[in-house]
Amino acid sequence: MPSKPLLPIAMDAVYAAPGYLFRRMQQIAVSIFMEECKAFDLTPVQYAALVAIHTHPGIDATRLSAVIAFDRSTLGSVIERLQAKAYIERKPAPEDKRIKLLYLTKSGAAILREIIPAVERAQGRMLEPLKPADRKALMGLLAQLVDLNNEASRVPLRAEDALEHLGKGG
Amino acid sequence: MPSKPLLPIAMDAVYAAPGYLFRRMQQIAVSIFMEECKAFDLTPVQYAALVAIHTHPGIDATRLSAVIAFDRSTLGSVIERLQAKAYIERKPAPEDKRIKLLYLTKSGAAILREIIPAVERAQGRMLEPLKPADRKALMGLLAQLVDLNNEASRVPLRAEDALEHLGKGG
DNA sequence: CCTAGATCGTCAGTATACTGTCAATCAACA
DNA sequence: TGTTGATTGACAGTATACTGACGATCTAGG
Repeated sequence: MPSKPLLPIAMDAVYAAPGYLFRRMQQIAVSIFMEECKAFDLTPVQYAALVAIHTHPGIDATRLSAVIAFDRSTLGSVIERLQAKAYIERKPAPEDKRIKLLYLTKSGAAILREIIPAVERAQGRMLEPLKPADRKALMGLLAQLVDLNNEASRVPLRAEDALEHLGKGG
Repeated sequence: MPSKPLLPIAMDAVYAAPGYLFRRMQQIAVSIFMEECKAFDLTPVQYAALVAIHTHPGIDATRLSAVIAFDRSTLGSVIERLQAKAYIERKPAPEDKRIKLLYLTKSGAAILREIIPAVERAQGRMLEPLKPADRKALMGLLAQLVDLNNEASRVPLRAEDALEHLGKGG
């Protein structure tokens, strides 16, 4: 065994670091999602986008990016792929020529309906190794931490603010 | 307000889903890391690779990918970038012409030494919004979950197995 | 020795994820 | 009204992250 490390850091420090655990858990979560949903050929992000468009029909890309905490630049290609699969359609906004409104197509609504059980299986599997009480504790702490750290990563609008000018209350 | 959703799913279900929280937390963690370490121009993955090569000098790319739970395909470009920055060097293994051994250069060791305070600041900031007891609880649960879910994502070797044939015990 | 299977690094292809930039468009104000 | 500033979608560029495939190489068995 090495007698003394040259630097006061070793792999143990990496394995126990929050950043490492968050990255690893994300890898595992995506892997489980893809495995459960491989029959549908939808990624986690594409799924989240479909749900958001379903929940907020006529949303535009910028607001969608805020709702699912997703970078606007990346979202363009996600939308393109969903459109290529004919799960969504884009219509120009009559009162603002910059904006294109997003709507679920019939087949988009259909695949969303079909994929939900698989997604729920995946979400369940992610936490399965923990005892039920621990699952709850972990999700509670993580939700809290994400909420309190929300501004730390570049999301131009908070989800609630993003929806202010949308259909609710018009 | 919408009287009744067409599908039994809404954004609340996404926001509370483990997969969404894991992805969001990973985004935040990377963002904080990059902010604290921007003076060094090193990504979290590049940092992890440097630490692993420091801890296991002469490791090869396949074993490195297992040690930091990193896909072998992606690792190629990471190694290339670290080599371009002259932080590591690759030497052909004398007894196996397929393998290239990885070593830290002097400037690689130097930047590792210099970046550690920034990395520790970043790791601290990720958990800062939580109470100390909650930080510990979250890390404990997450470490447990990652360990128990380890096989779920494609990592060809477990870290311990990967190091079996390395320098330890020679 | 020689072939079958395994392993190594690499590559192509796809999909996030970020920064920064741009033209088109809109809103607000002098 | 005309100009400034902000917003929108799009793009280029970089960096993970995965699947699947490939030639080169090593190892084991006959």
